[in-house]
Amino acid sequence: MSEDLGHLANAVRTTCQQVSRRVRFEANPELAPHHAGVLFKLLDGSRTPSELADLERVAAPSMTRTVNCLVERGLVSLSGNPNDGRSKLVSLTDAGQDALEQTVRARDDWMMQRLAGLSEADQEILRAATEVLNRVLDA
Amino acid sequence: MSEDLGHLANAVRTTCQQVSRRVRFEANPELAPHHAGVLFKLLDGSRTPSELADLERVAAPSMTRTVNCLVERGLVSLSGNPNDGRSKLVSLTDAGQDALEQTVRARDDWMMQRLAGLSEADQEILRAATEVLNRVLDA
DNA sequence: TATTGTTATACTCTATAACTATA
DNA sequence: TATAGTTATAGAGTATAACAATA
Repeated sequence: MSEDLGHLANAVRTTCQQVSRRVRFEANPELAPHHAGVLFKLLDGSRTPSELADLERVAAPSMTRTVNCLVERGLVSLSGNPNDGRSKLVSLTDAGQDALEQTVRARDDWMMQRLAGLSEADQEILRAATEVLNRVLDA
Repeated sequence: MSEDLGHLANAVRTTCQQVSRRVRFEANPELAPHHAGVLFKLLDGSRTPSELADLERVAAPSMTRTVNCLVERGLVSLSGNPNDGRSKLVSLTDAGQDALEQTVRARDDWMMQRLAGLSEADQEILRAATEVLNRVLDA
């Protein structure tokens, strides 16, 4: 029973890691994962570099570099905070939004190709499983 | 219908990536992922560096470095192939096996803690889903 | 000639420590 | 003083190209 749970934990974990790995290697997105991650965080509004560093769990200097790179590529824009001269705001540009959408689409396309041909029953199992896992992750 | 498949693909992908990410950040294993990956491939027998490079999808020189690092840490050992002087064999040492087990356990423990408390029905859904996904990944 | 593996070199992402500027 | 961000520097992991040894 508890051993069963151990096996299930191992199966879920390794399967999820396999899917992630394959998506990462085979989807060939336009954006590197950590770039896409930052842009994704900006979808629902601008953020300061510190906030982004915390959200992405990287050190502040790493985020400085990432943001500079994204600015050079025109995917985000920087603006100063009028109330606090120390602070900056990173915002998604239209080009950044396009690049993000393209990346998401590339990854989803890869996954969709794998899932095409599954029976309705198998699709329903996956639908239910994502619901369960998301509940588990939020807990 | 096809749009449904798109939504499902997105849900499966993002959920699996979330699980991977959380395991990676929160399980705090002894071994870095790419080191654990190599040791894992050696569990069912010795391999040549080329085989390992292919399996891990990295270039040969990268694997040379990784293997050297693991040798220095005493986690694998190297031996020559008597039949082919060009070739080498990488084998798991006892210390390597211990380190691997500890890493696997840390990751599985994290996952098991999330899964504990799920109903039998939810556990069955996850069991079925891993079976479906593994079938999909192998195709 | 083809193959196995290594060395040389460089790029990317990461981190810590020291610095600048604002507050 | 404390905080936001940058610069300087270094370490880890990856890659390609050129090389050595063996088949």
